[in-house]
Amino acid sequence: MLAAERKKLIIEFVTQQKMASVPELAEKFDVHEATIRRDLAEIEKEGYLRRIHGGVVLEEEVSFEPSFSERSTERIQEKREIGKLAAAYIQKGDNIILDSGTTTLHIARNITHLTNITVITNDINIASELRNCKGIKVIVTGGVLYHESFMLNGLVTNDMLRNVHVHKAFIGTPAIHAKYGITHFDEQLVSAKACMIEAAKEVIVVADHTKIGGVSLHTVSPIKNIDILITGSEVSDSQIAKFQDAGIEVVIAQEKADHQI
Amino acid sequence: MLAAERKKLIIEFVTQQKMASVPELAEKFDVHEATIRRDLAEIEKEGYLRRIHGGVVLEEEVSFEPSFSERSTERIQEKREIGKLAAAYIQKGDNIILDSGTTTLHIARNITHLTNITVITNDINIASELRNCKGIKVIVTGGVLYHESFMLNGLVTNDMLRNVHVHKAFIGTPAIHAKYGITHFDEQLVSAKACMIEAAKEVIVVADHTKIGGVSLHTVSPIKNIDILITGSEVSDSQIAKFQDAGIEVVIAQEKADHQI
DNA sequence: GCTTTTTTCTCTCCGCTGCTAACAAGGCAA
DNA sequence: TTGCCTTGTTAGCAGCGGAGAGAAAAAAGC
Repeated sequence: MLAAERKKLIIEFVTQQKMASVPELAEKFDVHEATIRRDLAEIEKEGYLRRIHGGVVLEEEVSFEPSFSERSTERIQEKREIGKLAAAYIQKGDNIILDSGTTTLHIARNITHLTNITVITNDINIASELRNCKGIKVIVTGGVLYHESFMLNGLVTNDMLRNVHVHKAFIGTPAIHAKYGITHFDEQLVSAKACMIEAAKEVIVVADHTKIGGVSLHTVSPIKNIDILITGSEVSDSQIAKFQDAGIEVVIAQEKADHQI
Repeated sequence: MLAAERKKLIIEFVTQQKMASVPELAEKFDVHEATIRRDLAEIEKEGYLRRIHGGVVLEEEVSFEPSFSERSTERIQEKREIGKLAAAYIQKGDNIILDSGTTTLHIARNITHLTNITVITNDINIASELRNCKGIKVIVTGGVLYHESFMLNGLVTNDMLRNVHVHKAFIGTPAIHAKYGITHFDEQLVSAKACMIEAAKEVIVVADHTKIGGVSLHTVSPIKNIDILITGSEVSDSQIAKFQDAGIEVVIAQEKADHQI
């Protein structure tokens, strides 16, 4: 392997992983640690990464401190599995909408290797996650940024969403009910989600099992607009049956035992 | 096989593979390594490929070369000081535009404590930086996300920018000249920057000293549209004078002595 | 708080590979 | 044949990667 090639791969690797240790990189590329240190010194000089004691980190690591809220949230494993499963529904050539949210973020993380995909999203964290993917065109809706989150909303968002048409929309929601459909506690977010659903041929709702059967104040969409519901394995059989009776394909993501950190 | 034919094939091959080693090419074309080296020397002279130790790589696209140097740790301190100084021009009640870039990012980092501010930006990294600031309303322009960066661009971006009016716009640029104004190497980015300048009552350009006096292919804005130029202390006095003669207020950010490496 | 221990970094040396340059050998046309 | 061009060969030099020793930083113990 050429030195330049290795340097390039190190930058790519650390960009994805946010950080890496010297021994880790030495083992990965099968070279001496001293060589990695020399590489890192050069890379830092060029300004791509920042050196720390014992390893190297992404320069802009601070601003996208991954998932402030995600870490504090329970059910990470469930969401990860849902995201992985949902990503399998996306294929080469698709134009998709990814709604803002942690579950949809996990979908994004599972499609980084795909090519010829266009992703429309109102979540700048999702956009950031996909920004280095050569095969993916990312379109951000624009709009007002919600405090403490990565979500964009407002008239700009809705205008933009009204003018697009996609194959699939992946929608997150705090409440979905077999009779009352998708509902939301925040009135302001209703129209953006409704626009997303309107813009897609196929609507796929992703929600962990605690959201199933819930009802909130404002209606986002009746149940008939939804094609597929992807959720976790802890959802009750009776709930599954209700959604199936409503004509929805229910898909269950199995949690794996070997959960790594 | 003729030498010219082999050279052509080498260029084709490396263009596809991004890089190649000398032994690899020697085996592929069944000639001596020395022959390959001679070919590569000529090819490099002609400017098609770039030679590295042990092989050859694709010449990096010229258009992204600046981002390479832009991130250079050399000027981080300078950019930080420029950002700090520029932030002092922003006051309570202002509506501002922050262009995409590392210098403008530093402006954002210095206004997190302000209140009653509206920030319009096409940089999702800047948006993310400000997302927890209670006193700041962040509006993201929307658009297509540039690969390997945090910048949004395209028709959506321009449309959005054409419909807003702000007190101040902070513009980053790879080249600003006292006679030729702001110019840019990437044609696609011209209209977004022009729209930003158009939308603002007061235009403030932030650029480290290496950008001063530079000229690129495409014109973004004539010099008369610019009100203030904020740059680093290493800029030459003659350059400062030229800009002042053009009616621009030039502000110099002093680097602190305690520059860490 | 301070010292001790461990880890990591930096620096130097040395072998290996690749580079440059000069020269030799073979092919081709005048 | 002579002159010229291309390719292979060789030798000395430069740059890269591995190993080890001392220095510096972080972690652990008092």
